[in-house]
Amino acid sequence: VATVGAVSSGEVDGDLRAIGQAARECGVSVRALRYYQEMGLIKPSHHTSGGNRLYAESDLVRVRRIRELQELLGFNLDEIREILTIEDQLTEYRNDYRATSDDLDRARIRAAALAAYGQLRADIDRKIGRLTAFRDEVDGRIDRIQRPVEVSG
Amino acid sequence: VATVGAVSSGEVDGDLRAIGQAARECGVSVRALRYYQEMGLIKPSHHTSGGNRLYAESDLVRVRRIRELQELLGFNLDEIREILTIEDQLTEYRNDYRATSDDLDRARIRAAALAAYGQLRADIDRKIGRLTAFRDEVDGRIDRIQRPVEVSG
DNA sequence: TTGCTCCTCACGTCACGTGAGGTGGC
DNA sequence: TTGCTCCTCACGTCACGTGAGGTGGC
Repeated sequence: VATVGAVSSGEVDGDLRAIGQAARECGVSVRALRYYQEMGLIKPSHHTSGGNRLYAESDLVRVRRIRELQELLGFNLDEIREILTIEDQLTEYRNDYRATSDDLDRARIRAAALAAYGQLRADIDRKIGRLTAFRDEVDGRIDRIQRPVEVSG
Repeated sequence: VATVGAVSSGEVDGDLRAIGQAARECGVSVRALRYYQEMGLIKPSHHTSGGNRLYAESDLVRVRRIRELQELLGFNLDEIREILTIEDQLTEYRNDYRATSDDLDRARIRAAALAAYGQLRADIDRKIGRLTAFRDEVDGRIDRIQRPVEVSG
């Protein structure tokens, strides 16, 4: 856990961790973190003068989000990047809401975010429905094993 | 749809279909069906004298099961094969319940099936829980977009 | 004969896993 | 100095995608 000597590049963030610790905290591999960066999904907000990656808490949140979309909904990294891009634009226009971008831009970003989240919600509901049906089927199979000899008639 | 000229290898089954039709009915690719066979997960119960694969309804059920385990729970093909093997032993000992295998074998098979299905149920519940939490979070985000300007205090 | 589907190689791809060889701070 | 973690290639792997070149029944 390094707090000093970090070459910043954005936010002012306390406790940073190297890639190994970051990977453990997110439940992913070191290789995966590097790969997500290579694919343009994340960029550790800090690094040492020697070139070691340093992850802030906000970076970990982003990584966990990537895994959520990947594991729970089966999106590939291109699809995940699209969603993250929309979310990034949303937080960007929120964080400097008195800045350059005009109202038309904002309306467009909000519409895109609403569309994306609507799609996401539908995907989640579909998956929950399928899983619930699958669970019922498994329950039925368990019942049939515990009550093995069936006599028809 | 071929019904005649099929070289059987097991059950007596009406309406068989070639691999293209089978793939469409299961929502998978032709390549995937061949790959599952190569990996030992399925074996089309019939084929033509020319060597074309012919799939019965029971084959399609098996393929859909493979996809269920793969898409909904994220199992790899090795894990899926293990589950299918247990299920196969279960249906086998049910179909000839007066035959060779003794009671000890049956007890062991039933225990294995119960353990596997218990695991499966736990996995499904965990996934439903995570998806439900994710849905709630998305709902919160949608709310925040629709009620954009927040004043704290 | 033309068109469609089927077949078997076999190489490409996505999301990493896994060493190979080398550097850097307690 | 030793140990641990970090770095960048770069090749391997799993679950297929995608032609290449050829065969077979309406």
